[in-house]
Amino acid sequence: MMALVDLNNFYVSCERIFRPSLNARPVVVLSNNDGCAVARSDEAKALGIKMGAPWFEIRDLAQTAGLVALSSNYALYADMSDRVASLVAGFGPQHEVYSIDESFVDLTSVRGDLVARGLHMRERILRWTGIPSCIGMGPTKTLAKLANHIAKSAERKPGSYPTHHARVCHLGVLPKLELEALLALTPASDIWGVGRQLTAQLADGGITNALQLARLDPALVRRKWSVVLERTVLELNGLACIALEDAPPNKQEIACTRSFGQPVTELQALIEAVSEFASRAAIKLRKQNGLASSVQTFIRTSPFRRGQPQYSRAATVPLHRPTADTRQLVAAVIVGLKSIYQPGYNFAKAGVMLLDLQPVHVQQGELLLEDEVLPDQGHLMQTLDRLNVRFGKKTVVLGSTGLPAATRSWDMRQDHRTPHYTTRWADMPLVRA
DNA sequence: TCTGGGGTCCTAGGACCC
DNA sequence: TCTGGGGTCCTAGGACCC
Repeated sequence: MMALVDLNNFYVSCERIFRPSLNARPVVVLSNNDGCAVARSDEAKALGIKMGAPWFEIRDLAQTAGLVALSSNYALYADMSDRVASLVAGFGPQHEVYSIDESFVDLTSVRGDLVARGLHMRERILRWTGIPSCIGMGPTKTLAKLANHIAKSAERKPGSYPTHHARVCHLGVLPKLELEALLALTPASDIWGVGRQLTAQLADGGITNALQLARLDPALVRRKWSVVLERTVLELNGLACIALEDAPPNKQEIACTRSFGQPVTELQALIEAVSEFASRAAIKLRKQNGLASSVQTFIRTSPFRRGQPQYSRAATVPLHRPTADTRQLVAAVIVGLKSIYQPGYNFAKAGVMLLDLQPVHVQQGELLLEDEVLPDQGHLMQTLDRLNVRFGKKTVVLGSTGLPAATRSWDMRQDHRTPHYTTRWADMPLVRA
């Protein structure tokens, strides 16, 4: 039996812990650059604000409906997520942190009343961290996801599902007919793995709810769509196809991409930007003890500025030998950038991807010429990482990322950011007796 | 004026190879 | 008259997830 613990309106819930005045008010958390709404409180959803709504389109609601918008504070969310994950680890013998606000837990060997256990877990997370959550259970990951969806909807949208499923919903103990009734109540688009395109294609074939989807012939689904959707159909029928990954595999690629706070035209500013992105990506790479064999750089104009000339190019640069050395990665990224840069465009976004990753320990040996010396084996980078952990990010950086004190035209906007309450001494909240 | 970031998997066309 | 088959690599794009 699989359980999914999903934290409600997670980013908003994190902000409310430290600013209780936000309770019961419409609140959204904005993406980087204060671009669009990526988290919404129930009250904000009730105002009709859609996931991903651009801030400039909903800004009026701040005046007319008391909407509060906050810039995203990932240091806070990541820390709160870790705290919750450590509690969820006690829920069952094996768990998988699926995203910043979701964990799967394998309850197969757990005896007793799982619903009672789920309610208890939910209560503990709320009491110990202040974050509300819902828990779904079922024989497969897809059904646990569905159960979670039912638990949330039954709590928030009266009439959508029977109220006894609210907050904690266990599909694994229901009689067949009752489960089918719930599937029939669920639009196909609410099923994990069914996005916009598939929803439209399924609807063309008359498939609009989860029960119809579950009753399709898996072989036909594979032929007409893909092995991915076939797995979804099988999982809806209780056949587990997606395993729990309790030790997350290393990344196959590592990306760092950003939209700019304002348009960038000059090569020099782009060099600074991609140098910084490569530096950040390199830190992630060294954290997973990996080496990159090639790097990709891309730059693009804004697809939303239709009137302006559009340009979008990417270049992949292979490395002589796989490396995790920031200097070599930055150098390669700049080579790539120069090969695709064109003056005269308003660039809105750039990014760096580290590709063909491999673990340090399987490094390919090589024949050396007699006077050739192997490059630095990472001691400099280890020291760099340690200094930046101990004395703070950006204590030591590469010069090509631009001087830290300089105003970098490409830096992102963050006009409504809250303090790093839990990860910076100076930002720690004071409690008055 | 103003539209996110980080992933995985899959497909497809063109260049090139034997 | 009549012009193959199998493969890799690169680039680009699209689907899905959170």
